[in-house]
Parts: sequence; structure tokens; C-alpha cells
Amino acid sequence: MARQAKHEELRQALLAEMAGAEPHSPLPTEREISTRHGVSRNTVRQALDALEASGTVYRVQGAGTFVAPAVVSKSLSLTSFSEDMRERNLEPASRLLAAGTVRAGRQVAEQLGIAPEAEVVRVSRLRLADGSPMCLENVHLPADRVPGLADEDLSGSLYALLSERYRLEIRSAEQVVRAVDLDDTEAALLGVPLGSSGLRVRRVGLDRRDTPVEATTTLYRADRYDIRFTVRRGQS
Amino acid sequence: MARQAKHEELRQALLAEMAGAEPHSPLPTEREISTRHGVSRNTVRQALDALEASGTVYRVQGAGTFVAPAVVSKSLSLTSFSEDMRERNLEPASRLLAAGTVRAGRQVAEQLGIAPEAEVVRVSRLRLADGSPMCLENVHLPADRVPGLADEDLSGSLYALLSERYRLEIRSAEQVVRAVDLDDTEAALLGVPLGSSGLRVRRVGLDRRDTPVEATTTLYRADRYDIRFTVRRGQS
DNA sequence: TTTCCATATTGGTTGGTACCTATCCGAGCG
DNA sequence: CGCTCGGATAGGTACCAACCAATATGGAAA
Repeated sequence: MARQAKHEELRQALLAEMAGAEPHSPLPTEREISTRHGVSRNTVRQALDALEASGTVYRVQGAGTFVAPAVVSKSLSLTSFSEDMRERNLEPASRLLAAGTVRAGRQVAEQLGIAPEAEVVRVSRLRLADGSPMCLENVHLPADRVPGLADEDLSGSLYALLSERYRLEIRSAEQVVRAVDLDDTEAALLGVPLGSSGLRVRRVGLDRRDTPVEATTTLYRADRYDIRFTVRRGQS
Repeated sequence: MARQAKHEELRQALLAEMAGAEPHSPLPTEREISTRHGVSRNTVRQALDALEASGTVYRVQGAGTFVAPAVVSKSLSLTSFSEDMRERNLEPASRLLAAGTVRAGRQVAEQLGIAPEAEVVRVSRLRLADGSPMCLENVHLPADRVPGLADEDLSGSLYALLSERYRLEIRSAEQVVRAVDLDDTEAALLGVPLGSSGLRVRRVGLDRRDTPVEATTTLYRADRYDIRFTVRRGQS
């Protein structure tokens, strides 16, 4: 048992204890949690650090730790389309538009840090939520890292496939979000009036070593999709 | 001196040392940094934690800590328009469109957690970058927390004013981003063709105790503005 | 009654130690 | 020559102990 770290167990325990608690009600002091759960104060702090980072609690030096008021949006985490939709209580699905090997081209090459003439696998899909179009997705992967990908079943989660079949795990991603006017083809595929606007997300997925392994452009319907996240002070 | 924590000093020291280092080149081991800087490994880890969170380095258990490849976008931090523009090397400016006290109304009341009949100060500004329009900004603040705000100089950074004059510090914010079609008035103010699309950011600013103190809707020109950020795995 | 200050309490920071686990690389075997 | 295995070394987790800094509170003083 206990395949996970102690501070992670404690985090979940505290989360459970806090369920239904009033906003701004105080948690036990760090030292009390420490003795009550039989762990060191350092471990308690690690758990509280995580809870604070996720916006579940806030801390005031000299005063205590308190449960944060209900938040609309959690902090942004890296999710696949499938995960994202399930979180919104929508059933994800896919329609494959195209899949094959092409040359990278200037933009994709720059994003992936490879030569423009290098080959990449391109997967183009229309993604559906509860049966109706949600976004157009265009994924580019270095061809040498995913041999035979175009012949796999591309109707489900690509992230899951990359992880299981190619041991390619995307650990972080850089995203650029922009509002754009859809062209006629895009509008038709998404089932929105001509001239509608859309939300374009350009993502570069990075592996454990911060090396680019995926360049994706996703075009969301403006009327069905938004991006929610929490930002905090305290960086440089 | 040293009004700041030791791990923060160390973080900056490491940042300086890494300046100009090759991507993927290894940092000294944690233990070596520890002895060389005369601090405990605990402190080293705190500094490295921060550097990892900001995407400056990545760590591989059993291998070492390495400088991350140059990133396009840093992780999203909470910035005011003025800070945001300066970071993009643009000169921020403001044109005040309206300022006064109004009733909150349903939406703002819900965002701020107050009654719909409660009074709020509303500040409406056209924000410029290098002299040309960048976005329309609509700020709402609970009237009882910022008495006399409408008579202040509202041409500069509102965040700075709130902090200095009212000791109101916004520590985190929840944002919802959406693509929208601009109406004719908005398009005219922003100086873009009728029917253009825009990027709408709804933000609720929270103070140290996660209590809402600011509700802002900002409408950015789609052709001049994008949002960049880094997301990571490893939450729940 | 009100104000102010000493003090106890809380979270924040730092040092130190021990052990676990993942990774790398070279020695040795097949 | 290639592969495997194991040791050395890296980061990861956990613990203890002490002290610092912000806060809250209650009692003394005005």
C-alpha cells in the first residue's frame, strides 16, 4: 500500500475533512495536524502548500490556515480534450479528417525545434462534445518519434495512445490563446454561421526534459467554449 | 540587508549563474550547491522548487537538475495592464471613458459576493499601447472599500492606486477567457472594422483572504493581443 | 471605557539527518 | 563485441529542532 507520498495522502485526508466546511473557517494549526495525523510538521506544510496552490485554502501568518471561499475555476492544469470535456460533463468524441506524414514547414519546425524539411505526422480531427462540434484540432508530431501512428485508432485520446504505445508522456505545455475570425471551411465544419469568431489555442507539448514533442493548433467554437483559470502573485 | 528569505536570494543567485548556460546543461548537485553557498539542502530545494515551477529548470530523479530550453512563455502570473504592456515592450496609457457609482446588478454582485442593490464604483477606460487602442476595460469595485476613488487620478495603474491609497492588494484572480464578436460601439472605440472579433477576459480579483474585491471585464483587440502561459501535469 | 503594549500563538524559514528510489555508467560476463 | 548487473550518485521523502515574523488577545494604564 501507500504507493504515494505521505504528504499526498495527508492532502487528500484534509480535503475530505474540509468537505462541507464553511468558507473562512479555520483548519487546525499546523502543529496540531502534525500530532493528530502522526506526521512531521514539514509533511503537513507540504500538504498545505499543495492545497494553497490549488486555491483550496489560504494562509495568514500569525493567524492560521482557512478554507477558501468556493471558487469558480481551479488552477489550470494540463488536460487532453477528452479529460477537459468529461470535466465539463460532456461526452467527448472524434471524427478523423486527415492523418498522414508531411514536411514540418516553418512554423511547426520552429515550435518543435526541428528542421523545416523534417517529416512530421499530422492528425486533423473534428472533436465533438455530446455529439455536436466543439473544435478543430490539428496535431503535429515528429515522425521519427511516433512510427506507424497514422495507422493506429485515432478516435480516442491521443495523449493516452502516445503514453501507452510510444512511452511519450507530455508533462507540460506552452499555450498561446488568441481570438480569430473563422474562415468559411472552418465555420462549416464547426457548424457555426459564416464570419463567426473562434478561440485559437496553439500548444507546444513538452516531455519530462522540456523537449518539444507535440505542436497542436485547436480552434474552438466561441459560443461553446471558454478557458478558466486562476492566477497568483508572487513570481518574478 | 537580506530583507527577503534566503531561498529567494539563492534562487536569484542561481538565476544569475545560469544566465547564458546551454539548455540541458546540468546544474551542480543539490548537495554541492548546499555546501558551496553555505545553506542547507532544504533551502536549496526550495529555491529549485521555485525555479522548476517557473519553468527555468527541470529535474530528473537520479540524474540531476538541468536548465530548461528557452521558453516562449513564462507561466502566467497576475499582472496589471500596465505591467503586462511593459513586459511586451509597449508603452501603456489610458483614456478615461466613465467613472462613477452605480448599483452592482446581478452579474457583478455574484462575482463580488455582494447584494445586487449594493453600490459599486465603476471605472471604464480605453487602454492604449504605444498610443493606439489595445482594449476596453471595465472595472467594478465595492463602493464601501474604495471611498472617493472616482475623484482620483485614474490615468495610471489602478492596481498601484488601490495598493497605495486603500491598502487593497489583489493577490490572486480567477479569469474566464472567451472569444466574442464586438458590437459596433466597441469596434469603433478599439479602432477595428465592424464585425471584428475580440478576446474577452472576465476577472475576479481576490485579496489575501480570497475575498473578491474587484470584478473586471476586459475586451482586447484580437489582432494585437494574445494570452501566453505554461501548464503542467501533476494536480488533481 | 478606551487605548496600548507585552506576550502567547500561528505560520514562515532555516539547519541538519536519514533513508528511499531512479538513473547512469562501467566492470564483468556471455 | 554486446549485454547484463551492480555500485555510485542523483534527486525525492520524511523526520526533528530551533528560531523568526506576523497576528491576536487580554490585562494594565490612561
